[in-house]
Amino acid sequence: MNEGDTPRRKVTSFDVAERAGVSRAAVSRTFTPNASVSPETREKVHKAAKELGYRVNYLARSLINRRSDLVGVVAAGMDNPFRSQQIHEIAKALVGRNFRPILLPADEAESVNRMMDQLLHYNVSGVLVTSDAPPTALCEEFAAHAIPIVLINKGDAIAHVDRVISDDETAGRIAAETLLEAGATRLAVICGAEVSYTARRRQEAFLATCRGLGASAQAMPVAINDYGNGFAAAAAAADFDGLFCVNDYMAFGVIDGLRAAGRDIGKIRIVGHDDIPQAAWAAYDLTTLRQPCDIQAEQAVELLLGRMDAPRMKERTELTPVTLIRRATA
Amino acid sequence: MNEGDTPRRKVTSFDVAERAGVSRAAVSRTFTPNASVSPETREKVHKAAKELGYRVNYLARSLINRRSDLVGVVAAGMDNPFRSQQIHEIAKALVGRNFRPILLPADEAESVNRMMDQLLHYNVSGVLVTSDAPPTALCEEFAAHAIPIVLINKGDAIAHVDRVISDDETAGRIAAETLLEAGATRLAVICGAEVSYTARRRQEAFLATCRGLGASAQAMPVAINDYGNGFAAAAAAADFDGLFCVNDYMAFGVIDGLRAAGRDIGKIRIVGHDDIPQAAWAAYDLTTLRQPCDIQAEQAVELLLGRMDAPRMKERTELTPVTLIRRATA
DNA sequence: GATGCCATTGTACACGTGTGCAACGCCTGC
DNA sequence: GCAGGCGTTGCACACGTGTACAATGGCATC
Repeated sequence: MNEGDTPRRKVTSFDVAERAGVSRAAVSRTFTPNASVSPETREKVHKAAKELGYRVNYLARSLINRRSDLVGVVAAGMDNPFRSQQIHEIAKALVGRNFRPILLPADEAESVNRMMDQLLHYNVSGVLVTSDAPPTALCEEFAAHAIPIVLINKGDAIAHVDRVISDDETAGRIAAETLLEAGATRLAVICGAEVSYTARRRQEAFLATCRGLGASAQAMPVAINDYGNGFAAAAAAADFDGLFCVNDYMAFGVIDGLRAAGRDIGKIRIVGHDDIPQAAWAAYDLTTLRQPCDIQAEQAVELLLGRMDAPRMKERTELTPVTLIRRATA
Repeated sequence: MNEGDTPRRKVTSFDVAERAGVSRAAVSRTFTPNASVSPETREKVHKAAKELGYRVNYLARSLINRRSDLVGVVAAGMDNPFRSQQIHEIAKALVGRNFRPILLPADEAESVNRMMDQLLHYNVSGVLVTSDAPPTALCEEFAAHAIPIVLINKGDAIAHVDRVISDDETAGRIAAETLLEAGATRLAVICGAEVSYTARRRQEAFLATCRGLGASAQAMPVAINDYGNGFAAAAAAADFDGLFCVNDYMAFGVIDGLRAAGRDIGKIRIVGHDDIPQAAWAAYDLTTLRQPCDIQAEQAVELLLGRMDAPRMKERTELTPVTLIRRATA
């Protein structure tokens, strides 16, 4: 049909060099920052490159540079709006620094393993993990290759693996104080038993604060922190007038569950965590602790960059600050 | 400190070959499907590889193979739960077929351009687009390089660019029929004016069906299809008793807006679109049209695979089927 | 005019892999 | 015993790029 019919060879730096009447090295240098090229040749090269539609092959470049600018993002629980927002922010932060995120969904521990293994084949410049933490042996392998790993909201301390964690101590404390100030007297915290380290820390800080203030508080364990478990837990929450839900997603379930049970929401104080967009919606209007995942993403990328320069440095932990967002429920 | 102290050279196929006492070609063949290697050497190679922690370097491989198994995913609107769920399913579908998704957020048209350009540097095996469609010139460049592009829920017909589109005709028709069957007499459809092709098609099918059945129906334009605009639109919806919201996300806003205005939700029929998880929540319990984004992701990847084999084939359009999910609101 | 410095350029090697080609050895069938 | 076939193997080249090194030329300084 048209000219593209014969799948023409990819245009390489050789083609550009020939057309511009310079050596191939000059072409390479033109597209390499801080390389020594005269303005004239640079001009000629750019002209020829544009005419031919030349693009530097980053894969070939990475072969010699030993850095691909690809960053693995191993993610779980993207059905939760907070988690997917987190992925979004991480991707934006990475792209902003000229990295390319490879998104690998890994909901089970076994697939985390497989995905991380895949990444070793791609010479990634680093890995961000929001799923379960990879096994220590695998982390050591990454460390041996000087590939930084940063865990987000995971507890496991692993050698040479940085972490960024939400300030759960403060979150738990503020949640307790807020409920008490609002007049609650019989408090409870609803939290998944078998789940995230960070949610459990919030629960503990909450309970500790209550103990410290001599207030009545109790833990209501559920399986995992989602809408359905929140809804179900609401039925058993009849004895309490102040509830801390360790994430908003579950808080919505609790609120709907309370309504379904005919309880007056006005009489019961609720504090959530994360401040996902839906928390501001009229149906819930939830008082909650904002976990700024844009800032968190920046912190994670920053840690990544730091470790690229010093792979054997002792592992660091960065805290993401939380803020109370006051709305109707407390 | 320990042995990893000196950042030891990456282990290559040379190292494995030496240790296994075979040629490097034998190593390569061992890790290449359908290559001719005797069971004995394969055994030796695997043993040596395991001992050394060898991994094939996919970037180097892609250089010679001319295919990287990387697939660009250009995405917009990840704040909308449906869109992010879509990304999740796409990522899963790609990983399932042994591709690696590069996630590039591109909310403005200009950044779509930039991201697509980036992808050309990475020799991607294909591109999936859920953001704005890339400009035709850029698409042609991809076609010239025989890189498949698949647009998801975008209208623009571009040469050699496949599309998968939700069955909006059916969706609009069923929405109208459902509202009428439920007893509504004064219908309206709420839809963003400057937005997605696919949402507008739903609106048109809805209005056409109403016209065909001699029912009263009207369009209520808003700016974009999100919660806030839905909430605001509810105030002006006093004259209607049957509403079709072109996506669930906005339907929630409409429902909350109606409640805030003191209207009795029981008296007004509402149908949404997408069936995001929140639609099943007790607070909304929304009757809606399910757009199965797992199936849609599969279709998209299938189109991608098809075009890899036949890059110059005429562009195809695949329709994603929709299903009515009956809940409380209609 | 000779000397030294500096910016620029080209040559040549390296990065880690897949595979065509020819050579080799083993087995089968006559 | 020998021809022919087939499964394996190794050599060598290719993929597209960055950069060390030496060479070149221009300019300022003595």
